[in-house]
Amino acid sequence: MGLTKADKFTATQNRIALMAKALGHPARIAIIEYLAISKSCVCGDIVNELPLSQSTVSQHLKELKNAGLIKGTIEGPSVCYCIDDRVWKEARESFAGLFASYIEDNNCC
Amino acid sequence: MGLTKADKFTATQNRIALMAKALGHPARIAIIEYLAISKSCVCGDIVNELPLSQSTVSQHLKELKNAGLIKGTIEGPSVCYCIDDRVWKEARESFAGLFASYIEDNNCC
DNA sequence: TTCTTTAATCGTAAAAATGCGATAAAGGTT
DNA sequence: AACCTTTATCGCATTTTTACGATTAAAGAA
Repeated sequence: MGLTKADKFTATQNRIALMAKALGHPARIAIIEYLAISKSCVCGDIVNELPLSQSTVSQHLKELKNAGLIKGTIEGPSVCYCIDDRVWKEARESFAGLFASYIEDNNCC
Repeated sequence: MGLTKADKFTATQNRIALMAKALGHPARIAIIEYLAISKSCVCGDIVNELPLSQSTVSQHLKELKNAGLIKGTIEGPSVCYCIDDRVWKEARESFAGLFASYIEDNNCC
């Protein structure tokens, strides 16, 4: 059906899955890496950085925004995209928690 | 076109995106959480734990296996799924690196 | 006002993801 | 052998994702 049964899982599971999904494309990883390092956050600069068309990059930005990982503020004719501190922290802690939940060499087979 | 241009991105970007994508569904988060905590790793037990059909769970397990995050070993008539220590470590470090690349309060707008 | 720049959205196409029932395959059990 | 259990795969329908060109909308410059 192509429809995820979100209501069958916990809010926490859905939340971390949403953030992971947002990071689940190399273009969006590239965007995040760029925003993390670069001083610039102008949409056009991101478009120039990626090997994809303007409309495609815009869509990727939309998905990252939808997950809350980034936010965009209008700056004259252009838009400035930045990593959202609060959500970024939430994501970091969620993933750290997930990875911490498994103690290595605890395999049963 | 529905086809990710993987060749336009670095191997590292594609790798972390693949792992993130594998974690980008609540059912697969639930599976990982179960494997991380539970002593059992029998496929049937995972199926019973999830609100999805056997075939659907099998598909989710396949995707996690495809990303390398888990591995399955045949045990008589059943299959034992476990988190793959090596890949799990790689994933943890990759995500930690991604999150560490951004210093908070460094927004330019 | 007119033109340019910038970015979002629309429309379209192709491919992948989600989900399930049915079936197949493989290993035990009787 | 016949049967049961367990899990993977197939077939199908639906939805979502990826990607791009074209268009729109908004802001600034001429």
